[in-house]
Amino acid sequence: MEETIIEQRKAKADALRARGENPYANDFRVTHLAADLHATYGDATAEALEAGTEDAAVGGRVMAVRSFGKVIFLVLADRSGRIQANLFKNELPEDDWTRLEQLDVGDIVGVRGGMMRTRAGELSIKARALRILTKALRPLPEKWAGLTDVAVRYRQRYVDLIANDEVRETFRTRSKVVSYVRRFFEERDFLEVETPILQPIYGGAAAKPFRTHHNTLDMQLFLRIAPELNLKRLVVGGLHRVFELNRCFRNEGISTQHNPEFTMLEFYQAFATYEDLIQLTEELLEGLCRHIHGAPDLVYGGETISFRGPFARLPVFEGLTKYAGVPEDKVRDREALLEAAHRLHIADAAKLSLGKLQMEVFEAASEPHLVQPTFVTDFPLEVSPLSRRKDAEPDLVDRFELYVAGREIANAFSELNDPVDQRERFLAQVRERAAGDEEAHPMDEDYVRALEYGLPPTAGQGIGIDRLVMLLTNSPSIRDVIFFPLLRPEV
RNA sequence: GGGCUGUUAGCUCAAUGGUAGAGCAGCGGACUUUUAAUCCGUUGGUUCUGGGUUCGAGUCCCAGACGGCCCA
Repeated sequence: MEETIIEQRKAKADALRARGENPYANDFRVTHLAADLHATYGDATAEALEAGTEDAAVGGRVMAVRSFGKVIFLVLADRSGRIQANLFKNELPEDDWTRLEQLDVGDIVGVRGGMMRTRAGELSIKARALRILTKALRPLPEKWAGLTDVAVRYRQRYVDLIANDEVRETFRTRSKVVSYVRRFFEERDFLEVETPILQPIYGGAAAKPFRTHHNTLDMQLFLRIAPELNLKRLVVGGLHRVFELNRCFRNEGISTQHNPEFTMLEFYQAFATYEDLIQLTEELLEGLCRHIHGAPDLVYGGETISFRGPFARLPVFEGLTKYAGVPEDKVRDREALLEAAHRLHIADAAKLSLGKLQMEVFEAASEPHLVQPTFVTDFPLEVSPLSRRKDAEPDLVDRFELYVAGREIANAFSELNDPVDQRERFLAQVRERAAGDEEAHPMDEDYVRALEYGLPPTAGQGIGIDRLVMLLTNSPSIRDVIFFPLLRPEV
């Protein structure tokens, strides 16, 4: 059946060719957008418009056709919105009128004419010319139920974007978020940089990488899991404020919160601490929320979330006591933590090192409570191989993660810049790796060498852009904010 | 990895184990102010795939594919 529709539409394209017209012409000049016309003539009366207006030439997709015999109403969609075009048999050249036999919903057309208002009050173009600029061969989804099959929506995002206004709006917001972030950091004298995606040694996060191969050098390469180490090399080099809006790749599962490739913002600021970044983050998120929503709060999944700073803070150990019921004096006690892990149904807890156990218990017990923006602080050193030790408590680090709506949105710390300590931390990671931890950090000798030249005191942060956009667009799945999420191959 | 659940016309969905249907889209026709236009007529099916039970399977059973939700 689909084939016959395509055949029918190909025949219409051929009919256009037989008239000497190219069904894929590219010589129509647009003068106005639909939104321009609504802005200019939205308040004009039918009489005022009838007195005559400037001609408008609009190009767009035909979203609906309502035919009355000698008058036909088209709904056109362009990048700005929609406008109706009215085709009256006695107003159109005969060629243009007969061409309508070849027109279908879904075609791209160019319409030119003055403005009018219908009896029902609809601002419209009174067409004096109509051309078919692109003949669509496939039909659009059903007109009011639209396209709902999520597999088709993700695989054929182009159809999703045509059919679903809110999808276009979500991605428009995504673009606004990225441009706001860029402006925010440029205004603060950060330099936008680009560092390699293909890396001989990966690092900067605890994650499994994608592997690839360079033929000429016959060399194994990894797709980056984070740009962190390269960005800090740049700080060593004297670029004391840098940021990168970067695509990262992690060879892990797919869920409503995870796509194997995702977008992160990382930035580094010399002569700053993680406390400075807490303030910067509050400023960034409150400003961003106001920019997108016009107010410092938003609704996500039915919860109102306020980005009015300062945000709440919760040290990891306090969370263990408050939400996991681990006594205050037992937060470093393996038995007490294992008991809590058991209550929280954490699998294989006995295999975990102390720091990992603390974090697993913390996350399982606390995440559901961290709905309002909350800085979780003071992480165990063991799970933070690149973070600076706390001066007062050397088994903790100067680090925070920002949680919103029960999810990690950002991760930041004062950077470890002692090359001797860093080498030891890498070696500890290498031992973890040998013991079977596939996500442990590999040794990076060149990074240690860079630190030996001197990384100024620095703080750095990563923010998950996809998850941030999910919050700002009230999207339940990361797939709703990524144009082409990874899917199994189509069968 | 486990549990639950879904897959029927191009799209959105129906169909006690008993002749596979509707709306929209398409096609033909009427109609000069519609807004999901309306009215008349009409085409269109490997019911995800492969087995099985049954006189008879879209429906029940088994296996698989592809999705969704929850848990790990």
